[in-house]
Amino acid sequence: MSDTHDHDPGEKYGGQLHGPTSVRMWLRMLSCTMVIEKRLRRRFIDQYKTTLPRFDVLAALDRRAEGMTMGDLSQMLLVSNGNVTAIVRQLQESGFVAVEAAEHDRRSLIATLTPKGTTHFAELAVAHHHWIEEMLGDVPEEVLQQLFDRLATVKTSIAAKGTQ
Amino acid sequence: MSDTHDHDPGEKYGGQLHGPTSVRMWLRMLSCTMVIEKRLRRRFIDQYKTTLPRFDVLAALDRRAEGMTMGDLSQMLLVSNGNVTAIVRQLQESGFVAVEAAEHDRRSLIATLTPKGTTHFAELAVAHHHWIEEMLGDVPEEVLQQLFDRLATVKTSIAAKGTQ
DNA sequence: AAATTATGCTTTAGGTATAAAGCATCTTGA
DNA sequence: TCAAGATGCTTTATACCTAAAGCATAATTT
Repeated sequence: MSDTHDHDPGEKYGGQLHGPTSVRMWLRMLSCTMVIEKRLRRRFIDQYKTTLPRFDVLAALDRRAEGMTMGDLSQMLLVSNGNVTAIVRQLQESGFVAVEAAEHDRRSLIATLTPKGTTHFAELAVAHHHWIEEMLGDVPEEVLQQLFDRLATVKTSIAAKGTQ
Repeated sequence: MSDTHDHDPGEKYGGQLHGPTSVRMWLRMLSCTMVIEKRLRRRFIDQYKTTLPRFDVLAALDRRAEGMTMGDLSQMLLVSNGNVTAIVRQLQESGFVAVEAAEHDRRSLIATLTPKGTTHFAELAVAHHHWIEEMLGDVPEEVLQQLFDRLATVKTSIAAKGTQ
């Protein structure tokens, strides 16, 4: 039996009511993101025997028919190089991804989707969209759009603060 | 040298422009959350030799002077029981948390903050707030408040969709 | 009250993440 | 040209997280 909880936890640290708006907003956003992400992971495993990181790699490659280097994937997905190595190897073993040395630089490896990988990703992407639309189904389109717009400000702010 | 990236990645899957608003909003929210969370983890390690999960436990206990059972912590923090066991043991070894058997049910263990733990958490909390306020410093108060309000709708929607 | 089931927690095995070191290749500059 | 450093990736050690099994204690059923 499962040992992990997946119900509404309230905000982490418990429905925080005090403190600056930035902190309250962060805790609420974190809470929402964690719940959604956990459900997505669960469904990927249960229904497709795959993982969110593998899906992320497939999605990145699907957008670039010409392929991507391991480093490109690492940067785009915000995971370590070593991690990309492992995920791509799995996808390669499953026949979803092909890897070949770059012509211009023999250190680089370029990963591309195989036809099988493209088909597989298409199926996953449909399910992924469906799950998200279902979870956010009660949020009015207008609110989603406002969130999307305001999150752009957040994105800009954290980008401006550099990596440190 | 570090091997992990921490700069603006654009949205995951690369600045998605198409698809339903719910999916676009989710990808943007996920991206923002991941960047902020990674930075927080990094700073906790670098500046305080601690981790976000340990901070989360301390924060939960700080709000409840009477203490919490391991199960309560697991539910509130959305992590497995086994994980709580490990984190609490670490905090116990550091002298920040005390654990004793519950009177009413000898299976239960109740964790409480020690005075040392309370002091330690206070220091961490100040830094934590400071980091968040800094990262979100360019987001106007008004936008933060709007995000906070609209995220309540998201929270409600995902809660309504149950755990499945 | 005994047997069964449920609950609270820990342990274990396995997957996944990072950081740091290592290897190969490329680039730079004297 | 060739030494020194930078770059792309992999490997290794370590940490953390989950699921599932296991153990002890409570609650329930008969």
